Amino acid sequence: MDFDKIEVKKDPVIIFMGTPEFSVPVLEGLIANYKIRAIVTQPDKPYGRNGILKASPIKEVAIKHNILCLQPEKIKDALQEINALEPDLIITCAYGKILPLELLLIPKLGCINVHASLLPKLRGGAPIHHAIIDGYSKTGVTIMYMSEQMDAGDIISQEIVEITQADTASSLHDKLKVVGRDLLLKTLPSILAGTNNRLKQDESEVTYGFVIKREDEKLDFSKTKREIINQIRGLNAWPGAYCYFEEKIMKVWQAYRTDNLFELAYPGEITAIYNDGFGVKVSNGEVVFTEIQLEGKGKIKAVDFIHGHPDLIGKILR
RNA sequence: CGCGGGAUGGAGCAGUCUGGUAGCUCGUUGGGCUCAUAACCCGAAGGUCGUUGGUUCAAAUCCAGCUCCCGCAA
Repeated sequence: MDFDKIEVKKDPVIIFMGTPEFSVPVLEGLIANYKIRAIVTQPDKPYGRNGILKASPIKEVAIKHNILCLQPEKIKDALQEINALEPDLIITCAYGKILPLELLLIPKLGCINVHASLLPKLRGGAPIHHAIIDGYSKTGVTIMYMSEQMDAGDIISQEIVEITQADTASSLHDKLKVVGRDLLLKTLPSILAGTNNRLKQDESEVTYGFVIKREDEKLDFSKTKREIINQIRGLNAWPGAYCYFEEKIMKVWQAYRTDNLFELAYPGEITAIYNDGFGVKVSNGEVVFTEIQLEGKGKIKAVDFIHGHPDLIGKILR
């Protein structure tokens, strides 16, 4: 009798790598259905105004379920440790760092990733924000093999999610993290059995959604109504689109567009007061800000802001 | 001790520098006008000015400590 053949029934050794809130449902879905041998997440980082160290959401889950949690500063620091666990499969979801080839080669079944876009569209670290900012009408989740190049590996499965006019980055994020969890759980059996699909990405269709930079958050009133609204939606609820009101940062959380033209107004000029906010001139018309936040203050309805600020009309936002 | 802003009736703000009766826009409420109204007119209620202590004849205002909220940075 060849006892080596009996290990077909053995549980696969799975390691999960992730960091932010997005990857939490994915990990919890895995834990509910599989044995997770170890979790790798980013080191605790200073958080808030006092620089107190805070654990990543994924680390919280690891602690809660009493699962081995590694937090290497650099992946290479944990390479030996991971290797020693002899993983069959490594699953990543928004881990936050590019994995070196040495790591990708460790698991027998490879490294797979849960990415929040329909690859090859929106490769990069902020696919959800960019799906809205760049005006996509649909996005989704992709389960894929990892390669050395960021988000460029072969596609295993995808699920489409429509983007509605009411969606913000926040609401889309919440939809996608659930879809990501379900798609992974649906796809995983075929991966473990080695019967999964494997499709090369069409390089001619590639777009990118890189991590949001400060300059991406600044509103430019020479842009169109559509672009401005998408930027505001795409940056809500974090980190928020902003402009300047009398030398102070004004974040804009909610806005809509009108059909008014105000052809003589300057871009950024406050055009009118409405029941639910105030109008602002942009390149091809007017948008109405309905929820804003001033530096040092909390989020408020634009109508409340109006009550405390007479003579708004004609002032210029920059 | 990372940098900075803030706390004033239910909401949003002014007043603080230069100490001397608690103010504005709204909301609430009573009445009026109107065919009618979220519009307009007249009236009313509602605040120990975040908290503790100090200076002063007198503190929202000046000084010190504390609490909470927020922007930036990481």
